[in-house]
Amino acid sequence: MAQQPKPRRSQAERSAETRQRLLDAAVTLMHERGLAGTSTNDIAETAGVSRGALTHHFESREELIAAAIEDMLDKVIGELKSYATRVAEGESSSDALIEFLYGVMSDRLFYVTLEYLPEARHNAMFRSRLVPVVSRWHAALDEIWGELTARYGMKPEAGRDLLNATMCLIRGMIAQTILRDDPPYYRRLLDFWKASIRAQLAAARPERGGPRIVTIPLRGQ
Amino acid sequence: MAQQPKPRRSQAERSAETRQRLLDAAVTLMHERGLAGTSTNDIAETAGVSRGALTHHFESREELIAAAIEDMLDKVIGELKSYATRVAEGESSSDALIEFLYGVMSDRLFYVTLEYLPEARHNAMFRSRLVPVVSRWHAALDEIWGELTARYGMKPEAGRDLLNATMCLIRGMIAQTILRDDPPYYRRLLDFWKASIRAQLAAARPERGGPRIVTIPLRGQ
DNA sequence: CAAAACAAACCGTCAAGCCTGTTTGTAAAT
DNA sequence: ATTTACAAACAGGCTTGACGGTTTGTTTTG
Repeated sequence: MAQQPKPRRSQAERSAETRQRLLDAAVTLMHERGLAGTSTNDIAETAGVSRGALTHHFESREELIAAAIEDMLDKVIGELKSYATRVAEGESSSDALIEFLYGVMSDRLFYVTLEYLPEARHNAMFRSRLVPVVSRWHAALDEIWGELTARYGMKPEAGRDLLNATMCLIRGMIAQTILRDDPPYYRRLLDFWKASIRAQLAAARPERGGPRIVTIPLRGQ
Repeated sequence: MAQQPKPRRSQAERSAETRQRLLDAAVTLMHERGLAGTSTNDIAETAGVSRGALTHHFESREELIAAAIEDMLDKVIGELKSYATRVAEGESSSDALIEFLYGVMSDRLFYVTLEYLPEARHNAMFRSRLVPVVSRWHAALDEIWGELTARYGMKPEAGRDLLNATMCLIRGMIAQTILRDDPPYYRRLLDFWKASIRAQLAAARPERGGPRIVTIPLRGQ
C-alpha cells in the first residue's frame, strides 16, 4: 500500500533484475525440490514473473538451468577468491580452510551439483555448456589451496594431490548424507581428515633432507 | 526359427523371470540413460515384455525403481561377502581391497546411485524404502573392512574411520568423473590413498606402546 | 523539447507430446 | 474352472516451446 515502486528503471535494469530473479529462483528450486521437480512454471512463479518473461530471457529450460548453475558457481568462486587473500596472509589454518570448503560445499553447492550431475552425464550439450565454469571453479580451488601449501614449502604438484583428495572426500561425504543421516559420523570424518592434512603439511616443511617422518594423530577416543 | 521356447514353465518360473528381466532392464537403463530418461515404456521394451506385464508386477514406477535398486545392491553385497572370505584368509592386501571397492563402485553401482540420490533426497517414501538395503550394504562393507583391519590389530572403531574415509573418497572421485575426464588424475589419487591406508595399517601394528610413528610415502615424482 | 517510430521486456494462452496408472481383454498354468 | 500372468487400448495430467498481443523504455526526427 506504499507508493508504487516504479522509479522508472532503465531497460537494462529491469532486464537484469528479472534475469537475476529467474536465476536465483532456479537455483533455489533445484535445491529445494530437485531438478526433476522444478518446472519452468515453478521457476517463473517463484521468481515472481510470468512464464512469458522467462521464455523471453532464456531460449529453453536447459539454457536457464545451465545459466543458473553458472551464476551460482561464479558467486561461490567469488567467495573463494575473497577467502584466498585471507589464506595468503596467513590468517587461515589448514583446519579452517577445510572447514570453509566443507561449509561452502554442503551449504547448497554440492547438493545442487548432485541434482544436475545426471543430466550432465547423459547430455553432452549441457555438459559442454558447463565445462568452462567448472574449470574456473577448479582453478579457484587450486589457487586458494596453493596459497596454503606454498606457506609450507610444499611442491605445487604434491599439494594438488592433497587438494584433490580433500575435495573428493568432501563430495563423497555430502553425497552420503542423503542416505545416511548421522552428523557425528561426518564430524568425526572431517576431524580425522583435518588432522591428516595437518600432518602432511608439517611433514613437508623442508627442515632436514632425510626421510619424511610424521606422527599420525590418534583418532576416536 | 528354432523350436518355440515354451517348455511349459511353472507360473512361479514365468513370473520370476519376467520380474527379473524388468529389474535388470531398469538398472541398465538408469545407468545408460539416467533415471529421468527412463520411462516405464522403455523398461518394458528393454525387458522384452509388455507394459501390462510391468504394471502387473509393480504397483508403480517408483516401486519398480526401488526394487531394481534393491536387487542391484543385493547382488553387489553378495560379491562383497564372497570377496570378504578372501580377505579373511589373508589373500588380499589393502591395496587390492581398495582397488576392488573402487572397481565395484565405478562399474555401475555409484553411477546408478547418483541417478537416484536426488529422488531419495526429496522423496521420503522412496528414501525409507531403500534404507534397509543400504544398511545391509554398509554392514557388508564394515564386515569386509573389519577382516582387513583385524589382521593388523587395529581397533574396530579406528578401522571404521579408515573405511568411511575410503568410501567417501571413492564416492567423490566417481562423482567428479562426470565433469572431469582425466584418468591419470583418478589413478594418482587412488594410488595416493592406497599408500596412506598402507601406512595407517602398518602404524596400527601393536609393536611398541609408544607414540605412533609412520613414514609417509613420497607422492608424485 | 515533444512526438513519433522503434525495440525490448513482459504476459497469457494454446497445442503437441509424453508419461503414468487404469481398465478391459486374452492366454497360460493349476 | 479358476486363478494368475500377460497384453493392449484408454484417459487424464503435466510440461515445454510457440505465438499474438500489451506495456514500458529508447531513439530519432521535426
